[in-house]
Amino acid sequence: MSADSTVKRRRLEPEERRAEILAAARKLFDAGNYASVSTSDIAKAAGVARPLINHYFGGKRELYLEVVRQMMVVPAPVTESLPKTTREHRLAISVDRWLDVVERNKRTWLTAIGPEAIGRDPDVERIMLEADEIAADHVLEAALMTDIVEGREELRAMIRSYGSMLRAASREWLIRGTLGREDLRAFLTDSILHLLNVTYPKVLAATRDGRTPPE
Amino acid sequence: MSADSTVKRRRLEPEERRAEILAAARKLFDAGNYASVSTSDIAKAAGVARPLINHYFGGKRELYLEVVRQMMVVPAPVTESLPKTTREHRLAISVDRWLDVVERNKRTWLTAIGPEAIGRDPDVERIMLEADEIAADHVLEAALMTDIVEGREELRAMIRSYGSMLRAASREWLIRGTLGREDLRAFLTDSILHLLNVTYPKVLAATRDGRTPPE
DNA sequence: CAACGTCTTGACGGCACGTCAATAGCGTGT
DNA sequence: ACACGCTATTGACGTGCCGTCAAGACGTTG
Repeated sequence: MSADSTVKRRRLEPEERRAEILAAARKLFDAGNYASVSTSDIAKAAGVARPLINHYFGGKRELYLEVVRQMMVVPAPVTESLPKTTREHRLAISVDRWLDVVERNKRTWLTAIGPEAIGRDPDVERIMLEADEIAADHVLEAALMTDIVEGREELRAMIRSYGSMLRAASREWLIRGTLGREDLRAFLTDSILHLLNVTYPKVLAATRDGRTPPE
Repeated sequence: MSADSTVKRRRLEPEERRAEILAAARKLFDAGNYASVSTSDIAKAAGVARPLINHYFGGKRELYLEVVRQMMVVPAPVTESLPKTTREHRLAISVDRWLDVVERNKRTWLTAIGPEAIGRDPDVERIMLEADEIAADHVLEAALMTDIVEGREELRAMIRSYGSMLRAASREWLIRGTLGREDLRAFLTDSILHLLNVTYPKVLAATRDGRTPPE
């Protein structure tokens, strides 16, 4: 593929070479899991010697993290340039766009989100958390709730949790087929709306009543 | 620990030895991730020679799966012997028990559930899915909805998705502290109730309207 | 007490990863 | 055009981990 048998050695710009290796790694990690892919495989696929991986990425682990990071990029268009209408409408559009994006990039998204990454890996977890954080921001923005201050952290936490449900439900749709697209649309929009409009205030009230109020 | 330096070899019943190794493995996997724990470590901790692991479990992988399987056992008492009252009450009690169980076995549960899963491993995924299935049954039972037939699969899928949100929210509580116990209680009970009472019928209706009716 | 079953182990072979000094592209200056 | 130097690239080495297998030891049985 990338390795040309006629050329013994091609020397190229670090960035370029780095990108080649990364692409090969991404392709391979798409197919198998972390352990099943060896650095030799990656090197072979990229048409380079194995030590180059260490040279450019430090080690197999770092390379993998780079791949995960790249795959976790949250699709931006989901909450971009929404019409200035009601919260309901904006969220419904966002959900719809989400379904579009996921359906279009089905394979990539599934391998990216997977059941999840390498497993109990602090670094991978960090990447996921950062992605969740960004996603939560987008939701708040779509819901016209960016200036919420009371119980902001709690709200964000609940939205992050909702993100887990969204991913799980999307998997149900794409993999198991237990939910249809229309099911998902209704499910996800209704859930996020209820979360923001009803549950959130309710939680706020419950906290005030049952616990010590914040300082 | 388990290894007594005075005894050169102790020979004991397969079951017993198997259990010893499993316990040692569980303890170690609690601390680190799959890759960071070597079979040598486990063997040492169990006070046996490394090949015994292969003898009893086949290999490191199978041993690990056994540990996961054991840790994933869904706490049964959560939905056991609920009073025969309203759905609301029964679910509220279940949620409360869930919080109790999780809080009590905090460390074990966290390592069991991990960041969410183990990582693109078909076998591990299978175990998780089976656990989800059982959990969904429990929820249906607690909600007095065991005899639902219309859109049963869709409902179960939504409940499984809710399970992901529940786990994520529990992590928010135990690890990040962004949600308090009262927050969680209100959040989780309100969400599952809304899901069953409102979202589910709505999804059912949406599917009927927007899609071809089931055969 | 000797013989047997089987639980247990030491030793071997193979594979994957990281390191390092040595090699060879490719631009540069004369 | 040619030699030179920088650095991208690699072959070879060392280490660690896992699975296999035949040999050894423990406890039991006749």
